Amino acid sequence: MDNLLTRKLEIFAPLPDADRRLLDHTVRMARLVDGRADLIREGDDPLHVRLILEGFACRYKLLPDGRRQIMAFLVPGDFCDLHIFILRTMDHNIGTLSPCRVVDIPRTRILEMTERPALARALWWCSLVDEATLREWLVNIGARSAEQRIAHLLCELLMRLETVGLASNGSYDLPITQAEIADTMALSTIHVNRVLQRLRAENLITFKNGALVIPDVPRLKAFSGFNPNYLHLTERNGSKEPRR
Amino acid sequence: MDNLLTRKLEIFAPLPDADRRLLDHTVRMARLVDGRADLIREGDDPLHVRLILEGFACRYKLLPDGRRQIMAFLVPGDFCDLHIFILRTMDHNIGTLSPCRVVDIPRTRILEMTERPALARALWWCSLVDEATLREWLVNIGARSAEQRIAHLLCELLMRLETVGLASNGSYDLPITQAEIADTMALSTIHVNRVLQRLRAENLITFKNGALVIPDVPRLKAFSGFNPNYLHLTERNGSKEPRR
DNA sequence: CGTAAAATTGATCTGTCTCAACGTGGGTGG
DNA sequence: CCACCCACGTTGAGACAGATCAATTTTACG
Repeated sequence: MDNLLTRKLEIFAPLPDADRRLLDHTVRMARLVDGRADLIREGDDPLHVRLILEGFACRYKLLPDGRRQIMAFLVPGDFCDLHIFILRTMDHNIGTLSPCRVVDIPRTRILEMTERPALARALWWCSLVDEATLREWLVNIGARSAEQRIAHLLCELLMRLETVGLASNGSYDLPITQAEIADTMALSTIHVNRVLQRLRAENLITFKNGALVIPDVPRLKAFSGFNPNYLHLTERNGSKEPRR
Repeated sequence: MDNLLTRKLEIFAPLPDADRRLLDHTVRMARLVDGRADLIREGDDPLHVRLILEGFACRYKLLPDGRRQIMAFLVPGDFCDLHIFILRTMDHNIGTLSPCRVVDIPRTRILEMTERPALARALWWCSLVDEATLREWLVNIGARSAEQRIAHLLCELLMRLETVGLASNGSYDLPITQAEIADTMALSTIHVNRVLQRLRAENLITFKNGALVIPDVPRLKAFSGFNPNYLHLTERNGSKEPRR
């Protein structure tokens, strides 16, 4: 069975066996982290790159008045800080939402990876998809109603978790509180509560013992205006070199 | 005198003379584009990478109901679509705001550039700063008041334009309409108008024959909660290889 | 000059926030 | 094993930032 990192990177393109073996080796040394713990703080100059293997984490910034804005969800298979090779100093925080299993990948290992063309391109793909996701989140917060906004987030998480085998039949574990959804969607906790109630009343979502269930996925996607193109899950590039 | 692209890329690190010559050559063939014209549309598979040399452009997405959300401003020195090497299909549109001078850089030229270590890192830096800017915009739209939001945008543009020599003494040309600011900041045009009036009444900004003037830059930065760390303008990396 | 785009003004409406409670379930210590 | 407790979810009422609708004025420009 493929490890989670291999599975994630092969969404973009198949990898040579040697690369897959390197990834197997990379993923071996994981550690456990509590829920609600900071992995990296703004101002840090991290020495290695973190990868989430289990659990949910997030990127966030704190404002002077103590509010926080969550800018990204990190789910298993996601890198926390690939950019530290270029941008030494973190301009935001990364914290866990639930308890997580995390690997610390040494810089030398990442350099080794970037020397292999297929892996280098797969890492680049990760970084560009993160950026595309950020653009979609900006649209989400800027232009959609609270109901659509939250529905859109739930659709995105469904697709992302499906690609790493953590969701199926429109259902997945969502170990986060309404307050955390509020910090993500730029809404008050109270409003998130009311919106979730309405989504449940419309039977767009339900909760079955802790897990989110989306009874009719196409309906929720249509309701939220979800278009998965920004996740770039289908543009496989099997060649060893960029086209042309 | 350095060309604009060299100037922009050397914000990150000095470039070897050979690289600078390559950039001089790259920037030679520019073309003019009208204001309010699309450079690239969602769904396109662009053949070359576009670079803005003069004028303002933006990334945007259109919603089913016709509204648009602008997700980034592109100013002289900014690349439109470096990511097409990996993500073939555009997931958003790029359009000019004012008349622009644009270079179309062939894919082969970009490949040539990425084979030179200093240039490759400079291009990576551009892409990561774009991503960091997107995160800050998410905070801006999600967590700040309309007044702070617009003030923050004006502070960011001041800094970005200063780095390419297009702003000085807290003043720069801002060839965009209030409706465009509204599409950017997720506000109505009318509210943007009122907010700008209030900012002028507070003497936080003024307009002198078409140009924006910020009489007291530190005051506007403080007012908007502007922290330039996300632009990563000061972490120069002069070495030929990544540290460690 | 005439015209269209942009900026401005006023009045009203509404989605979301804030404040202030209250309910509830799972974990812990006595 | 029960009682307490704290985090989380829920409810109601009132306030407000910003949207919407409908004109009117100003500006840029052919």
